This record gives sequence, structure tokens and C-alpha cells, in this order.
Amino acid sequence: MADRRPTIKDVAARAGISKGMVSLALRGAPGPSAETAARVLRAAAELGYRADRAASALALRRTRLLGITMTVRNAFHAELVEELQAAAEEAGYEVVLSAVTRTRGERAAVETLLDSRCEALLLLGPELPAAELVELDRRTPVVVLGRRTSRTGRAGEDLDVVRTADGAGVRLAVDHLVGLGHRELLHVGGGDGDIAADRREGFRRAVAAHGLDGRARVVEGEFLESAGVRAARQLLAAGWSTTGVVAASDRIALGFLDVLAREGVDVPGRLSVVGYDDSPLAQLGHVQLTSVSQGPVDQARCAVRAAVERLDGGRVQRAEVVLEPRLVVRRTTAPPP
Amino acid sequence: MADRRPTIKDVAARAGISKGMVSLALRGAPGPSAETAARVLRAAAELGYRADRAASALALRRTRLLGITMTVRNAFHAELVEELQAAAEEAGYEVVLSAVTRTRGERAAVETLLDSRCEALLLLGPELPAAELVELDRRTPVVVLGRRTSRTGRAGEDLDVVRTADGAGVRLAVDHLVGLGHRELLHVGGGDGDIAADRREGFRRAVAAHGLDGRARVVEGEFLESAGVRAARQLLAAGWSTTGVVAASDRIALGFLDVLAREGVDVPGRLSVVGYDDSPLAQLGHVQLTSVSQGPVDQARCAVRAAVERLDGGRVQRAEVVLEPRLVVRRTTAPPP
DNA sequence: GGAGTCGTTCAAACCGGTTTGATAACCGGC
DNA sequence: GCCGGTTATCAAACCGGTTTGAACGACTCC
Repeated sequence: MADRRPTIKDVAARAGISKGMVSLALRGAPGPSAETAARVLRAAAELGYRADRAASALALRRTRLLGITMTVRNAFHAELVEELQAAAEEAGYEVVLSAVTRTRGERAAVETLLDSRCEALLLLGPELPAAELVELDRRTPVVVLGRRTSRTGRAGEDLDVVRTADGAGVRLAVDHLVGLGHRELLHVGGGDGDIAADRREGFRRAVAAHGLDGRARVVEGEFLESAGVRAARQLLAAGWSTTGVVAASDRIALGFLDVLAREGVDVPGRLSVVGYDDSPLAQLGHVQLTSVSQGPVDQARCAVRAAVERLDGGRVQRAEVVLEPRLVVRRTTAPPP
Repeated sequence: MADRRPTIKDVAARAGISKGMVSLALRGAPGPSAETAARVLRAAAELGYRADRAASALALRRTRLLGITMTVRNAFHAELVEELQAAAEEAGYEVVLSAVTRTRGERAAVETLLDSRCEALLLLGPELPAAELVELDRRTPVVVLGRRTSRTGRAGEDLDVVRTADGAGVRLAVDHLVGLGHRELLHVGGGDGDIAADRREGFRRAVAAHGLDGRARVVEGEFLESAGVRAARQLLAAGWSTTGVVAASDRIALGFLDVLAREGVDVPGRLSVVGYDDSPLAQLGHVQLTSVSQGPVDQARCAVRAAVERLDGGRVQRAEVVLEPRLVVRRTTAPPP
């Protein structure tokens, strides 16, 4: 019923001019006279013409597409995607999202992006082996967000990386608590990954820098509420004299706070708690969690810039952008009792 | 550096055969002999050949792309997308995600999908005016998820809709509470939208059906934790004799529960609470919220089926699929004190 | 043995854009 | 009035696939 979509040929016929001229006029390229351009634009508007991306991608040998893999349930990824989309648009690119799910691994997600002829890949917190990422990068520029890749930076490992300095972030949290007067600190860690390791290490160094390493504790967990719940129960049961807690993520912090609320422990009166990610969860009206922000806006901008530099700027060298995290103080921290 | 991606011509040359044959062989179409097909497959594998989607979309005049608009921060949407992706893959389609954000309205999200030549649009909880959706549907088949469109179904309004029966969902919650022995019920509503209205109305009817309308209360809010917080404070301050609460969403329920935890109110001993959405939040270890599930798996399957029927099956009539919600009982409901 | 059928293959046309090389019209300068 | 240089235009080639129509040999059937 809906008669075939108008093509550039239809526009040309209506404007009484050749296809080539129409193509130039529609893109505002030099060539057509002002009068002709106006006529073309009018004809296109009247027909409701829209260029066919597939056709122009084919002719241009470019898609101007950035592919993003994300874990669709991760709130921080969602924030990043939002910002990436905006940044890409500004740079004249479109983004294609590919979701990593339980049933669809990162590898499959990347495949579909490659099929769409994305010109660069932005991978959010990828968990593929580094070797595979490097191999991928040899065909299509890859920008890794959030995860640190090899410290060594061996030759051939040309991946771009955008991340925040996790150690510095934890340090901000520790400094904040110590500045408020806390001396007995606890870190609830996120487990085995690179990110959790960096944060744990950052905690150890920060407390040592304040000469408090003898009194600091670390509890291991994973990046989930349940880890916070376990840690809080352990703390209360053992009767530790801890007054300040640095969690490796907001979700951990929320689990922790939930137990405290149930047990009637005053926050921040008796215990101060700092989260990590400054996720929307932390910002909720009734939570108001003090947290370390990874600056999703800046990360997104840097990642898109890195990709565009490779594509349009001819950069070939590896770039690693390490952003400084920022502490957002809300209502879960105060001087110790 | 990376020498030009191999094309079908390269494969043809390597297999010593024409382009046309290669095209057929790669798709397993009838024509080429078994021996030829094998040779082509081998050559393609050796070259690491992948077909160019843009080129084949152009030639086929089909993209086999389903466009999805979603609110990237909405956890329920994230779940749906996960399932939609799986269902689409099974049906031989790819999906393109387009995020609706603060800075990028639904209209813009739809535009980019149309530019990608999506063959159908799946809109998650769209808020565009109905007239606009109908207009859109005249060019590209549209499937609306979650939102009820006009009750009237006037001629020309051929949108497909997949949703759950909100009234029935709330009814399940009410029946559950009444079955446990509750008589004093409270509904915390989600505000002005169609969905909130359906749930509120469902609550009214359900309590009336049990002859409890005289003792039931409704508090208005919005679909956020803050609404739950306000409602809980109001309940405690006013000293209502309510024992069972039905929230219009999980987020409302969580805000509600948070206040109760802080105030030391026993859940489910003193108060029972039911949420709506069965979102990942509800399933968290330390929350274990009883909630109404909208069956994201089924919704996704139905939505993809609806789209595919239009595209491949030639269906032109409007289809409205109303799924029955399901109650997931966890630990926030029990008999009243 | 000639017509018809089948299986296999190829070259050419096509999809809807962009780019190139050629052509024509117009300009001022000498 | 002829020349070099713009400027505006067009037709044709091209991008990388798919599809069509024709060609060819082998085989079957009268």
C-alpha cells in the first residue's frame, strides 16, 4: 500500500535535474547553484525523501557507526550509553548498541557489531581475554571503557583505554573519612577482578599513608548488595570498633546500609558509609549516599574522542586516558561519635 | 594497514567461480553443486570473508532489522531488551537499539531507527501522542509494548499492542493479601499516566469485589521511590490500621520498605507489601519483595511475533495481545498480626 | 536423432546512493 | 575574437552484494 519509498532518482526527476546534483545539494556540498539547491531541497521535502543509509554507506565505504557493547542491566553502563550517544551525535556519528546478556556473550555481541560494519568498537567493561581484544583491534579500532588492560603495554597492544583512577577514587573516600575524624576504617571489596583489585589496593595505600594501616580492615565480597549485607552482619556480630566504611560499589553500600537500617544503627551518627559509582541508586532521595563518581560524562566524551581520532585523525598510537574521580558528599558521612 | 576487507569478488576469484555462484553458495541456496559449494565455503573461511550488510540490504531491499526504542535507565526495559534480542535472533532478525534520554526525545530516537531502514519498530512504553504513533505506523509497522493505546480502536488505528492486564495484576496482589487474612488495604499509586490509572482502577475493583471498599485507601504518587517514602511516612504519622500495601511499582515499594526498616516496623510481621514489575530490584537477596511479574519473556516473544507476522506473514489487521500477569510471592507478605 | 529437461554456470543488470571526467555556458582580459 | 578559467551540469562508473536470462553440456524420452 505505502508506495515505494522515494529515492534520489525521484527527487532528481521532480527537480528536473540529475542524480549527482541532488546528492551534492542535499549534503550542502559545493557545486550546485543556490537556485538549484533550493529547488532540490523543496522537491525532497515535498516527497518526504530520506537517504538510504545502506546505499550511502556502500558508496562512501563508510558507515559513520560506532558500535557499543554493554551489559544491559548495569545501571552505570546505562548512564554511559546515554552520554556516549550524545557525544557521538555531536561528532557526526551514530551508535549501535549490542547487549551482552546471559544467553548472548560478548563475543556474539561484537560479531553483530562487526556485521553492521561499525567503524570502531566501544566496549563497556569487557571481560574478554586481553589477547582477543588486541586481535579485534587489529581489524577495527577498539576503545575499552572502565577496565584496565595489561599494565605492561607491550608492543602490538594498541587498544585505547578510558577509565578512572580507581586507586585515587578510593583514596578520596579515605581522605574524606579521615578528615572527618575517623580512624577505624573498613573496606568491603568487590572480589577477584582487576577493578576490585585496584580499589582494594588503593584502600591499603590510602590508610597506610595516614598511618592507620594497623587499625584498618578489609572484607572480601563481590559487586552486589549481598556482599554488603554479609559484611554488615559480620561487623555487627564481631563488634568491631569501625566507624567508617568504604564500599567498592554503590550496590555493596546499599546492602550494607539496609542491614544497618534494620538493626537500628544510626547512619551517619554511629557509622559513615561511602559508595562507589555515584549511580542513580546513590542519588535516590531516601538514600543520599556519599559516593565516588566516575564521571560518566567525561568518560563518554573521551571515549568518543579516542575513536574519532583514530578514524578521522589518523592517530595510530595507543591512548590511555585516566580520569580523576570525584567525591560526591551526601548524607551518609559525618564525624565519628 | 589492514588491507581492504575481502569482498565477494575476492572469494569468487579464489574459488575460481563467478560472484553469483558464491552468493548462492554462501547462503546455502539451491544451484551450486555440492563440490562447488564446498570450495566456496573453504575459500570464504580462508579469507575471513563476511558479507557486507549494507550491500546486501541494498540488493535485497530488506534489512531484517527491528528497531527498538527504550529508556535506557529503566530496569524493566533492560530486561525486555534482553529478551527481545533473543526472540529476534530466533526469528532471523537483528535488532537496533535506540535510547531515549533526557536530551534525546522519543521522536529523535525513532528518526535514527528509520534512517537505519528498520522494517518494524518496537516501542517500549512510548509516550508519544497516539496520533503520532498511528501516523508512524502507516509507514513502518509499529508494535507498542506496555502501553495501552486508545480503548476505542477506531478505524485506521492499526497499531499492534502487547501488554499485560494491569487490572488483573493488581487483582492478583489484592487476592493474595485478602487470602492471607488482610482486610485493611492501601494502594500507593503511580500518578497520571494510563498505566497508573489502570492499576488504581484495578485496585478499586478488586477491593470492592471483596466487599472491602469501605476500608481501603489510595495514596497518589509517581513511579519512584520517593512516592513510597511519602506514603509510608503518611501511614505511620496518621496511625492508619492498614496491614496490607499494594504499590504500583517495585520502586515505590522499595521506598516504602526503606522507611519501614528505618522505623523498625516489622515486615511482613506488622505490614505486608506487594510491588509491581518483579524487577531485578525485587529479586535482590536482602529485599525479597513479593511482586507482580509482567512476564518479560512472553511479552518479548509476542512483540517479535507480531512484528514478524506483519513483515513476513502479510497480516494487516491490528493485533492486541494482553498477557496475564503472575504473582511472585517472596518474603514481604504474610498473614496480618 | 531431434526435442525436451535438468543441473550447473556465467555475464549482465540492478539496488540507491557518491564520485569522476567530460561538456557546455559564461566570464573577463588582452 | 580568441584564450584561459570558473561555474553548473550531466552521464557513466562504482560500491558489494542479489537476481535474472541465457548458454552449455548431459541425460532422457519419443
